[in-house]
Amino acid sequence: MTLQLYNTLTREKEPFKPLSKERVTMYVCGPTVYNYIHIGNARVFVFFDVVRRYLQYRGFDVTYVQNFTDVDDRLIRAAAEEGTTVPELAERYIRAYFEDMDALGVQRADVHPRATEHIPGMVEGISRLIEKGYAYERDGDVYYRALRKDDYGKLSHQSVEELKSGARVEVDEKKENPLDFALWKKTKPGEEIAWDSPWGKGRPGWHIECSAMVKQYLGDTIDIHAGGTDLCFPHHENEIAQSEAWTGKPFASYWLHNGYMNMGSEKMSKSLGNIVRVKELREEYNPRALRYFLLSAHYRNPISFSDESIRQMESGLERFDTATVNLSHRLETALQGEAAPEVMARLDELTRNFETAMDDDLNTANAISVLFEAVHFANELVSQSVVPKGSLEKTMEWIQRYGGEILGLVEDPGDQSLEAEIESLIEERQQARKNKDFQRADAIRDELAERGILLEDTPQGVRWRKK
RNA sequence: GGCGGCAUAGCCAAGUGGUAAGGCAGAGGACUGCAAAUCCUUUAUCCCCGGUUCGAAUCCGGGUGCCGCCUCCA
Repeated sequence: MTLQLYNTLTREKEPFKPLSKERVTMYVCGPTVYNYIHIGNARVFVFFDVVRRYLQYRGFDVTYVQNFTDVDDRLIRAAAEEGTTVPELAERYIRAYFEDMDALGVQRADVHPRATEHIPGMVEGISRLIEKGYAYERDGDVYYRALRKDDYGKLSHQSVEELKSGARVEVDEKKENPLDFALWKKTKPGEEIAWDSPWGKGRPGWHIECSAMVKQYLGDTIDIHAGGTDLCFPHHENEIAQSEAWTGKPFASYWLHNGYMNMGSEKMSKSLGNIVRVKELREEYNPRALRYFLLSAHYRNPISFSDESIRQMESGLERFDTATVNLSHRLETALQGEAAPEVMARLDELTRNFETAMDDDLNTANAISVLFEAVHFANELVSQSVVPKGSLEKTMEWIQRYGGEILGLVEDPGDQSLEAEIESLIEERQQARKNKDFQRADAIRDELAERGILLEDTPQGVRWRKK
C-alpha cells in the first residue's frame, strides 16, 4: 500500500511519489495576520499538522514551510483603524496565532517566513517575469500577463473564457486583460509601509510572496502545496502561473485543498461575519476536543460547527483519557511478562487498519475509528484478571503512538501523584469500606469528586482520575 | 451562465458494486456494598423516481433540497 492523495490539479487520487525518496517538501499557505484566526482557519493548520506527522511516521524527512502574510490591504486598513503600525499589528497577531496553535497541539513548521522579510526575492521574481514577457509595468504597478501561457486556469479547472464571463473580475483600466493580476502595487498616498523597487515605491501583491518563499526555502518544484479550498482560485492559480513562468519548471506535484467550516449550512468566513474564534473557543472547550472535531470528518468534506458537536467530541475524548489512565493504573500491579502473541497480532492488525485509513487520502475519520478500536482492546485487557505487563505496555505504546504522536488526540497520562491530604482521604475511605462504613466512604468519594478527583474501585485497588 | 460538492440512525460521521465502520446520546443486562469505569446486547426502508446488474448507499438517467468556486477569505 502506498499513500494516495487527491490532487486538485488532476481531480484524481494519485499514488504519492515525492521527488526525492526520503525527503518531502511541503508548503501550506498561512494566515494573513490582521486579526485572530477562527475555527475554520484552524482546520487547515490542524489537518496539515497531522499530514506532516503521518509523512514523518512513514519515514519521510519532511520540510514544512508555512508563511505569514504580514502586509496587504487588510493589514494596512486594520492598522489604521487601531491606530497602530502594520508591523506592530502583524507581530501581535502572529503571537496570537502561535498561542492558538499551541493550544490545538499544532507543531511549528520548520520555517515560518514572513512576506515582509522576503521583498528582495519577490522583486527579483517580478523582474524576471518582466524580462521574460510575462509581466508589464504600468505607472508604478506591475501586472502578471495571465493569458501569456495557455494553461492559465488549470488548477481551478476554469477555462479562460469561463473566467472572463464570470464577469466578477475586478475591472482595472491599467490591466491589459481583466484576468491579469498585480505583482507589485504602487504606494498610495498616506501609506507608510513601502519598499523601493525598480518600479518605484510600493509593496508586493498577494500571490508573489508564496512563489518567492517557496522558491527560496523549498526549491523550484515542491511535493505538496496546500491550503483551504478558497485559495484554489485565484491565489493558487496565480501562484502556479507566475512560478512556472518564472522558473520554467512545474511548481508543485500535489495540490491539496481543505473543505470549509460551515456555520449552519453556510461557509464560515470573515466577510460573512459568521466566525467563531479559536481564542474564545479554547476557553470554553477542551482544545483537544476542537482538534478532534476538526479531524472527525474527511478533510475534503465540509464540517458544520455546532456546540453540540464539540460537546460530543469532549465526551469521546474522555474515552481516550480514561483508557490511558486505566492502562497505567493496571500497569502498576501487573505481573512481569512479555506481551502475549495474540496481543501483538491484534496491535499489528490495528496498525495496518490505521495505515490503510491514512493511506487512503488521509482519512482521519477512519483513523480515529481505529483508535477507538484500540481503546476498546485496551479496556478489555485492563479488565482481565491476569495480564502480563508487556501486553499492557505494548497497547499503551500503540495508543500513544497513533493517537498521540500522529493524531495528537491522546495525551500521556504522565506521573500521577496526589497531594498527601488527598492520599490520606483515599486511605481513610479504604479503611471505612473495610469496616463497612459505607456512609463515610461515600462521603469521602463525593467530597473528592467535588474537588475533581474521581475514585473508582477495581480488583487492583482504588483507581482515580481527574475530571 | 460555467465548474464542483453534499444529502447515510436522535446527533456527528466512514463506506463509491456483494445485503451498512466508528463515536456521542438512549434502552436493557453483567460487574460493584452503592457507584464509576468497563464489557455484552440493542437502535438505519442509506433524499425521491426510473434504469443497468445475479447483486447498488455505492454505477447510469431524471427529480427534489442544500452548499461552494468563478471577488477578499483557510
